[in-house]
Amino acid sequence: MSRKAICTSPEWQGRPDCVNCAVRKTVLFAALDESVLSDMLASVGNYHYEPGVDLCRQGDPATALYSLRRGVVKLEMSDGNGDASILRLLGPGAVIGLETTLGSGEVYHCTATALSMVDACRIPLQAFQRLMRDHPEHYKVIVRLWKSHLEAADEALLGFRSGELRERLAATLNTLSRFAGDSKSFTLPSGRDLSALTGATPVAISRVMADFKRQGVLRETGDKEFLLHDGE
Amino acid sequence: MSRKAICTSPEWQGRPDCVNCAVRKTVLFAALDESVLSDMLASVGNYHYEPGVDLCRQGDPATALYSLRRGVVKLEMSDGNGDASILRLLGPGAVIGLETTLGSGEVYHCTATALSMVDACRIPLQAFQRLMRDHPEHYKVIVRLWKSHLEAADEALLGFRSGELRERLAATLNTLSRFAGDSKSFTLPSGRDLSALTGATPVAISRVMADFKRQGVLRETGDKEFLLHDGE
DNA sequence: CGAGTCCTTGAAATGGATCAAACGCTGTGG
DNA sequence: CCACAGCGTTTGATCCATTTCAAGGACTCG
Repeated sequence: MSRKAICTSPEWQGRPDCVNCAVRKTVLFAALDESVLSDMLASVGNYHYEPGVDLCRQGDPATALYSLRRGVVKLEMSDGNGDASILRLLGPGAVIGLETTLGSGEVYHCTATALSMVDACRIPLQAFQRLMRDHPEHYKVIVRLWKSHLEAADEALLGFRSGELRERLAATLNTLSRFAGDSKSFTLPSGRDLSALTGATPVAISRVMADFKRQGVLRETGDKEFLLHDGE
Repeated sequence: MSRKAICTSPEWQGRPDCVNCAVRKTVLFAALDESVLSDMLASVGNYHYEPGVDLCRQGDPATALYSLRRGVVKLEMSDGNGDASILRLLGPGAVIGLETTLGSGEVYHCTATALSMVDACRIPLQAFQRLMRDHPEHYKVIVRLWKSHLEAADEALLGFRSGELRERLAATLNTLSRFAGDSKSFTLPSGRDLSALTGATPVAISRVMADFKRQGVLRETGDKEFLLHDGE
């Protein structure tokens, strides 16, 4: 399911791709001196999640934050009945499970599932609480995380839920490409996921995607990896 | 445009409908002693806004928070081109202009416009900053405000942008009814606004609304005031 | 191999868009 | 005070994107 990587060791902060790590980028820990930092990091673990694995589930007690380093995660909300909608996609730099920042007794209000291979750091509630107890002046960093989530929500509404299906799917592929690594190639979500994201039928999506491939907008580069060849 | 009401005076906190005021309800000030409170309140003004008046505009520097006491406000975002989408509706209890909580130098990232007669308290940036400087332990209250905005965003996506137009409009009327006072009657937004909110054409909206009226789901109670007669 | 699931493709039905015209409104100027 | 322009709503007719229904094909898994 998920395996612990070397990120837990003190060498963690020296790893080259830490530049992309939200934990540092958001300056959550940037202002802390080294001793506090390594103390903090002792309880932070780095994990890999296979596609389809849940990072957290709607309704479960919020016991950890996840800082996304690589990969794409869908935020899904069950509407009580059988089916669920995807509220938005999150990529590198996002922090998942913000309910945790409100303290104990909170629950996740949607389910976060890996869509591709995901590399994320798990920050336990206790570690977070300790940090905020010792350095409450960092609250603005937390607020900024919420703000960025809200922006993602607005972008999802504007991009994935407005206009014709072609545009909505194009927007989806664009953000997937944006979230991808340097190669810009990404694993295509299932028809069902694209359906839950854009609000269209899997059938309709299949047709438009076939069209994209025929037009050369979308090219398969290998094992379910695709590349967006934006001629626009 | 807007007029100042008696809320600025010290008697403000004694007004009966303060129970509904988000400023107190969200416990922003609840933990403060009376002296600090009245000091704070000195710079907080209560205003009324006519339908169509903007509380704040996209791109303008964020210099104040607005705590909505009564009425409905649309949050609108211009997509660069001519037309704008309504991201969501906000009702009593909501706090508008949260960018202000991030400090000076921030700008509002959407335009907030009154859809009905609006009663709101304006909390200047300085007053807020003073409060947070003296009582940084209240940061959780701020985070909760962001959380509730995010929930409104998710609800908008699920309710106003998913399913068939009938459902979307029904959801819209439902939240308008929920935001209304005890009488539950509300001023119906213009066709254009309903269009910008649901993503449908004014023409299509007109048809469905006519249907709602024919079926008796929606009844006109007076001067552009309507009442939802939910038979479902 | 058979069952299940998902993607694909076809044909028919439909919700909503689009085009277009008529009908109120409100404000303006003669 | 009336005429008229401007704007939003209503309503009808047509068109098209997407849904729905249905069947075939590719894949995984027990």
